[in-house]
Amino acid sequence: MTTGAKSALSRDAVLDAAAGLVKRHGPGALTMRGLAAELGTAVTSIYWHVGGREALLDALVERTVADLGEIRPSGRTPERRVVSVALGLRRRLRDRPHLVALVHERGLTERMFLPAQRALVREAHAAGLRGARAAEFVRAVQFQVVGHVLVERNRERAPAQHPGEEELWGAETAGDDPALARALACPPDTEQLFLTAVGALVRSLLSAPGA
Amino acid sequence: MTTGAKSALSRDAVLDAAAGLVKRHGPGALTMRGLAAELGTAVTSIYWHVGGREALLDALVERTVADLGEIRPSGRTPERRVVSVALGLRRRLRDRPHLVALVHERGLTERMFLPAQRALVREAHAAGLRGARAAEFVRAVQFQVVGHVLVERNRERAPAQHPGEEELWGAETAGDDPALARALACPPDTEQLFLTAVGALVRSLLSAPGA
DNA sequence: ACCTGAACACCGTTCAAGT
DNA sequence: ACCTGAACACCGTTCAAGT
Repeated sequence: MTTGAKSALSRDAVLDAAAGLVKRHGPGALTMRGLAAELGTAVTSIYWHVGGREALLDALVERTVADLGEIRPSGRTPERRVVSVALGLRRRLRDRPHLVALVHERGLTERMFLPAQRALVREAHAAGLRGARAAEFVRAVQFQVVGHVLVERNRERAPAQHPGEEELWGAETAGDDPALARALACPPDTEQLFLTAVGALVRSLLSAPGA
Repeated sequence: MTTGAKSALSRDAVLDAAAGLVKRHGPGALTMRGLAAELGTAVTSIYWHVGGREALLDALVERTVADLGEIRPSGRTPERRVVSVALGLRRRLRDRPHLVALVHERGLTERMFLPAQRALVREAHAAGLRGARAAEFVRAVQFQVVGHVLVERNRERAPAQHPGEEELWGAETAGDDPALARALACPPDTEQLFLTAVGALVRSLLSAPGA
């Protein structure tokens, strides 16, 4: 009833094609004319169904956020459960790098975190945090997770960071710590780094006395 | 000798005007034709001096990174000194929000952290961390700081996060913690949040035994 | 209600031509 | 060596017109 089998153009069909284009070739590849060509219609039909490019991107972003779905914590201690939520969100975001970039560019980065927020509040309560302290905990984890994914995505996209860390840490810069120079000279294991950082943050915030 | 007083177009003059445009009206406002108009020359002159738009952006990004300058730690304990470095970098990045966005979009996010990296290594050593553990510490702080600034900048740019946290936490969603609902319903104090998060991460990583 | 082509005002870039 | 205008191939968007 909604998406006919052959050619009846619909709002959903337009959004599907647009999402496919972005997912495959990035947001830059989403042009009204290219999209129309992909759909086999005139450019102006898109305007009738979803409006201009801004409206199209808004709808795409809305869709992406909705598609993230629920996140169920796993593990026995609050710390483990929070880390599992963080890992789950990270995986979801990494699955749609281009769409996440779109959401970010359009200023809705925070909304990507909403599905995880309720779960996090529960864990904060389970760990004994309440009120403003619990809110601060949730926010800190939120910024940490989303921020990490943004930085991570960025590194993977940039093949050569010209005078990057690689040649900066050419073994003699580090004074007397060759192991450190070696570690900083090659790209980080971002998953391991994510685990370490989130774990450290959560451990610290769940155990600290009132600030 | 470099930038003549009146009209001699030079590479630096072009970059200056471009940086000004981006700083005032964002990267979207940087068009070759608009820039030429601002400079009072033909569009094609820009091509002769700095090349196409990509080359122009590359040069701008290079400039931004170079302008970040050195960061001197202050404070007595390693933890305080690391936090001071993080605060310093955050301030520098927040001073040039549009240019930072440019650097990020062009995949050079990490290079923005290089000026702080050496300082951080010193503090890691001072705190007794060495080798791979010290490198992991530096990386964790780096991702935390840059990521936080990216998320922060994003929130400030988005005026209305439609069904955002505000109405999600309408006091009854939070079970029995009205103070938490109230806290999550209004925008966070990002500076305070930054301090708390970085402090917690650093404390945890500087004190933990070998993983 | 749905779809169309023509037209407008913008882009970045190239190139042959000037001095 | 430096600067120019004309031209090309793209954009997003509007609008009057079709069915």
